[in-house]
Amino acid sequence: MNISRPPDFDDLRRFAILSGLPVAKAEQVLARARVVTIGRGEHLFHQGDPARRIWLCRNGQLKLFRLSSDGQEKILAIIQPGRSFAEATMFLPERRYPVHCAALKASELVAFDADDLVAALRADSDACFRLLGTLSRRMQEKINQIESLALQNAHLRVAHYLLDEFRRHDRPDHFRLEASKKHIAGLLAIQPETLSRSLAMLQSSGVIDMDARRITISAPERLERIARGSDAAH
Amino acid sequence: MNISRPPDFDDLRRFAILSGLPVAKAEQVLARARVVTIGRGEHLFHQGDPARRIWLCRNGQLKLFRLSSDGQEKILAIIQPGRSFAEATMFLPERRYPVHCAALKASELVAFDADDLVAALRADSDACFRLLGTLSRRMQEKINQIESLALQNAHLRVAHYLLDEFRRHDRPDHFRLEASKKHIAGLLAIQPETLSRSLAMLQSSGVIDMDARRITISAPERLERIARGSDAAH
DNA sequence: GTCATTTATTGACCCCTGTCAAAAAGATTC
DNA sequence: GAATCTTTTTGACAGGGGTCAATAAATGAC
Repeated sequence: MNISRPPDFDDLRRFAILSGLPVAKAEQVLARARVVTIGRGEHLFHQGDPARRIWLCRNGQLKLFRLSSDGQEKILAIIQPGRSFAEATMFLPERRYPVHCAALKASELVAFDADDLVAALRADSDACFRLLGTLSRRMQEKINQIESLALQNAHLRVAHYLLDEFRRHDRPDHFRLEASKKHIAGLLAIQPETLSRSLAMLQSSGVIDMDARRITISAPERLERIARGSDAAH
Repeated sequence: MNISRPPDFDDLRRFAILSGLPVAKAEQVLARARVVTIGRGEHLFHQGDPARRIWLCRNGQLKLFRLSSDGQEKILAIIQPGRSFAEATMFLPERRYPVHCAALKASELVAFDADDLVAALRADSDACFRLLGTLSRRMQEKINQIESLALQNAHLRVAHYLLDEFRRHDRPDHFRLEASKKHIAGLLAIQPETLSRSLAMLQSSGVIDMDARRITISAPERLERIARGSDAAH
């Protein structure tokens, strides 16, 4: 991990976490922010660490995850460039990261000081509302994740995941998986073996086509039916 | 469901959602709020309904839940008196309830108008911060729920639940389950039969004692070891 | 209090998915 | 580009926990 100069101002104004702040405030926050680079596989922080910094991923890719006592890993989110994370820790009495964070690819991040951001938000209720919106959206995503873990079996979770990605990419006929299948499995809370079998079934029944990480959705309607549970397909 | 008079002011100031608002603002919000009563088993709202109101449970008990296509129910939270819910819907572009809500007992609620609350928050960054704190805490709870669904088996989830309740009640040797075992099962995402078997095992191994909904924690240290995974006990 | 409905318990059975193993295919590193 | 490490796939197997069924107990309604 390498910590260097304050980040460039122009480059950053457009990010949700700063946009809308008066320029003077934003400059103040940025003056004390730092650019942090981290190599593939390195940990940015561990669960339970004091959370003095709020993060913005500028490029690269990271995972937020928890570990079970026997070393199993559940990925809560895969962080892509442009996404900020750990904002919620600012508002808790005991500021600690609730998850581990490690780099899936070499990454560049901006580290904001938590107290600086709190001070900037104090004076700016627009910024507060934007953050409330961001956290509310993430809350919904967590509710969706809980539903899928509690009410859907492995094949349904896989079908839902593919469908969500398909829609997120604006429904082109093909897209690339955002991470290795091992990590996708960690995100869906299944074993890599189970994901492999599930994808193989979808392929052999003609719903998808697959070439390494490149997924082609051959029959979107069938995938939708499968995700709804109204098509067995296995 | 019965909707009546605006609620009493003095009675409500102490609730987090209003406390801290200037008196004039709070009175304004309350003037347009309503007291709603609902019978056991009735639905307050369904998943997907437009979310025009934010709720405070004054007494009674409710469940927030989702349903699978085959009718299975996953309970996301059991709402006790004093708790507000659905705040996050205020900040989303499409204001809809993300879950179903039904009464476990006959209940009395206060219904705040979402726009009124937003207007009150606009002018009050202290109130914004308190709400950010509330949502952040709930986010952590959701992360914990995801972890337990993804990384813990049924017996571990039961042990963790008992331990959490034990601590929440301030570690007396006994407490009452907050709802029927069927609903606790729905909260833990297991079947009632599995919960029954799990509790029977804990009882027969002397860790707990059980009389209907009354649970006695006979061996707290053993329960902690079981929850940590360092004691098989089955 | 009585009756009807819901909840809780226990047993039998079986399927989904995790585990272990081994080979093949890809990525990284130097 | 060779060597090494990681990821992916496929097979065999087992067990955790779901489902179905029947009974008992408890709760709610009148």
